[in-house]
Amino acid sequence: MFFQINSHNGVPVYEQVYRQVTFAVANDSLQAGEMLPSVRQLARELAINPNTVSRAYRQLQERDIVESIRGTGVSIAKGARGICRAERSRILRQSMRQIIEAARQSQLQDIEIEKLFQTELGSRKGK
Amino acid sequence: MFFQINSHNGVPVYEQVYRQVTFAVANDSLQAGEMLPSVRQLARELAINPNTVSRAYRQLQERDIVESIRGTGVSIAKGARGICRAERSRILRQSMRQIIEAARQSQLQDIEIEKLFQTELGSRKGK
Amino acid sequence: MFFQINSHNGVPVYEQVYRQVTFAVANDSLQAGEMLPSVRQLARELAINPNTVSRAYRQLQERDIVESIRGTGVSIAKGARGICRAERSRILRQSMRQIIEAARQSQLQDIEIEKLFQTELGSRKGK
Amino acid sequence: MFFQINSHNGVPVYEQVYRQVTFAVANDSLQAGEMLPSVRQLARELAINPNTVSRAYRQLQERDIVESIRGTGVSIAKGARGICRAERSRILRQSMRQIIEAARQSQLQDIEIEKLFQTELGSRKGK
DNA sequence: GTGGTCTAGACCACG
DNA sequence: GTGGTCTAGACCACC
Repeated sequence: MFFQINSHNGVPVYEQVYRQVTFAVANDSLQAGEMLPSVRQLARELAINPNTVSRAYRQLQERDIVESIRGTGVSIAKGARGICRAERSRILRQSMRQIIEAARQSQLQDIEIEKLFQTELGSRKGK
Repeated sequence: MFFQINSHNGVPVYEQVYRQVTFAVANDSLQAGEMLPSVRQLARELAINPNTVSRAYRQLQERDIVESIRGTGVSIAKGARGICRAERSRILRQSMRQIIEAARQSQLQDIEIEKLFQTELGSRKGK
Repeated sequence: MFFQINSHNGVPVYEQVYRQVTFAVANDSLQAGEMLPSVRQLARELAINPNTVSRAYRQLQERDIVESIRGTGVSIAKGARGICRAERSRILRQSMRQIIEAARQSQLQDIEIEKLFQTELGSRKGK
Repeated sequence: MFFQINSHNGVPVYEQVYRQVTFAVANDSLQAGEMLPSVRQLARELAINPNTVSRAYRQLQERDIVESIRGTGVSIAKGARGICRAERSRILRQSMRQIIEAARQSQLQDIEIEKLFQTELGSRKGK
């Protein structure tokens, strides 16, 4: 799997797994019907606890992105692409909104906010 | 006080207090020598726990933004303005960086990230 | 075979096979001496794992509902009809009991439980 | 708390907690704004693991039945009553539907199903 | 004190 | 082999 976990960015690990699956489906990197790696295998690959993977998978299932069958495995559900695109949008919007709101709460003007954002975005372009 | 607390934006309450003082000083809305409200009074006004205010004040004091004088209260320190401007910059940069990193981890292109950000910034202009 | 498997109704697949054989015998749709399809064939027909069919057959055998003769196949045992009628009764009672208990644990009155049940039973009459 | 756990009825423990809170709200036994017992306290009372309570509370929160604030506790959310009534209905209907479907899959007539259900319901009336 | 996350390890049911 | 549940215990952030 092409996932990577960053333990120090404040986003819970299970949420990182959740998002990466979601985004991969939104991207068409994962297609409906495909199997996800087993809980244990993905846990091994990412060097995290199986329970953590399990939690991510459960969250995917609750949102109908994934279908999980005991004894068989976990596969991408039929309508997943649409759901994942909506999810991706929701997640990103929410992040953006939070940061903007926090900046505004501190009396910053929108122009200043935008400038800061672009500076930060640009400063890593080389990486 | 002209502060406002939002319990649902993910930023810890003590951090919101901390930031709002810091930004007010950076803004010159609060000037060196001015007194902050007492812990209890501010807690009452904002309807939050005094411990939370206390923690914010402690953090302000640790960074030499305020001075607390026993029996008198808490006042903005002399060199606060410079410190606060640096702090403001640091805080905002860090927020921006986090959000950008999360978006990139999800395979988004910078252009898409920027577009999303601007959409979100613009969508609230009327408010 | 006239069986059908529903992967999404909570009843394990092997149990569905087990029950359908049992109920067919109780019904006289299957008679003593008749052969059941081979494990592999039934698995193919129902598009399920042979292990699953095997498990169902084993359970049928343990309760003397079928006899398996090496090299020949699996047939309905002599005394099966009586056993199956008792089994059918046991299974259904148990299902009913479970659901009633769960509803009662949630503080529902028996009258409410009955009404719900009948509504649900009636609502599918047309189908 | 007036909850009770039954480890042997097939319903996961966290789900039992979830349901009992939901049903209590639907009943008006718990009202919007009320605090639930803390995770640790309820775990102690029910003699289960705090993680299990936590999972139930998380599920309540995901469905907007409960609001949980770090460091403060968990309280019944504003619109909870309506949600809980819908949830209660959903849960019960689903149980009923499952059992009816299973019975029908086994070639039972609706009249027989109903008779069985009523027998089972009546047989415990005295308890 | 509160809730949230994560780990480790056990046990179960299912295919 | 698979996923699901539960326990025990640790650590963190917050109030």
